[in-house]
Amino acid sequence: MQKISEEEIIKILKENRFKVTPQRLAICKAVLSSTNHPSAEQVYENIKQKYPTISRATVYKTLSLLKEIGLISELRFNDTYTRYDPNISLHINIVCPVCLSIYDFKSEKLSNSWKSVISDIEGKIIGHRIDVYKICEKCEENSSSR
Amino acid sequence: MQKISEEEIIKILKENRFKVTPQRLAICKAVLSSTNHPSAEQVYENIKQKYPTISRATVYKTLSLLKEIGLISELRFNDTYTRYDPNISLHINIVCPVCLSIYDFKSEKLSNSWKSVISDIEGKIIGHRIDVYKICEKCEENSSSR
DNA sequence: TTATAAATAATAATCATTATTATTTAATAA
DNA sequence: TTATTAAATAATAATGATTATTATTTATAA
Repeated sequence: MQKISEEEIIKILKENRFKVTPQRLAICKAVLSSTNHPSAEQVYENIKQKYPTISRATVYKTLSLLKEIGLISELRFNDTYTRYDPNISLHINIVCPVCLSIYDFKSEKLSNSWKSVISDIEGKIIGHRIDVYKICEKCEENSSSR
Repeated sequence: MQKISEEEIIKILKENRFKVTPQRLAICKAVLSSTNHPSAEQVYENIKQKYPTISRATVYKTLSLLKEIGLISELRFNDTYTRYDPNISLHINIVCPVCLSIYDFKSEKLSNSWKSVISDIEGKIIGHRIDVYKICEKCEENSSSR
């Protein structure tokens, strides 16, 4: 999880002809430095601390913008809001269907075989998503102790 | 894509203490024999031909029931409705982000390496999902011819 | 500094999905 | 076969995350 600097964010925004506003920069920093796959609502609550008048629409639009640029990916699950993942390298999302927590799992084995796997698919691949569903340890404990 | 028979569906429903109604059976047959990852709306339109008074709620509940039993999986994508996939074996969903078509891709290479990949993950895995995003041939043609 | 296109905030609108409820029906047992 | 009953259905309303709209503000480049 290579942390992206404010200067880099500004550079990327300008390269893509987007204006650098304080709100936008704050949203970008928040989501790009996150590791918990936040929802738009969570980003909104976060930003509101510093910018109390921030609008949800601004958060949604900025997240959408980051997706267009390719800096984050949107993950939509069943029975949940959309979650945003700044890790665009090949990885597995380990998802707990009980508490809806997600963490990234970097698999050497997967990385090694993936190129070969997708070489069998014709055409230009523009993205991918790999999820594994597993009840997390905390939720496992909670369910066994009742 | 092993086609499931009506008798088998009835057996499974009864085993799970669900009543076998004509509407329910029709919905099960429709989605379990589908290969195009239909949405609830598409299933609804399909069933309506034979059962004009079918309610969307019935379709949603039946699909949810099939998911609980484990006969289908729900796939939610960005900017789309939930799609339903009766193929619960390990496969890759090849998704076109333009026309939203999906087809299943069975990868021997993936099947061979997957067991080893997930062996590195602790705990009991209850599901998985593997997507590859790629503009389909038809959409590729359409965009190049303008 | 000015012009202007874009961004923001506030608000309303959308629409897939879920909840509610009166009515009907499949399944079970008398 | 009929009666019983819990579950399923159909119709409808409600929900809620996300998107659209618009007046106002602001970053940026000339």
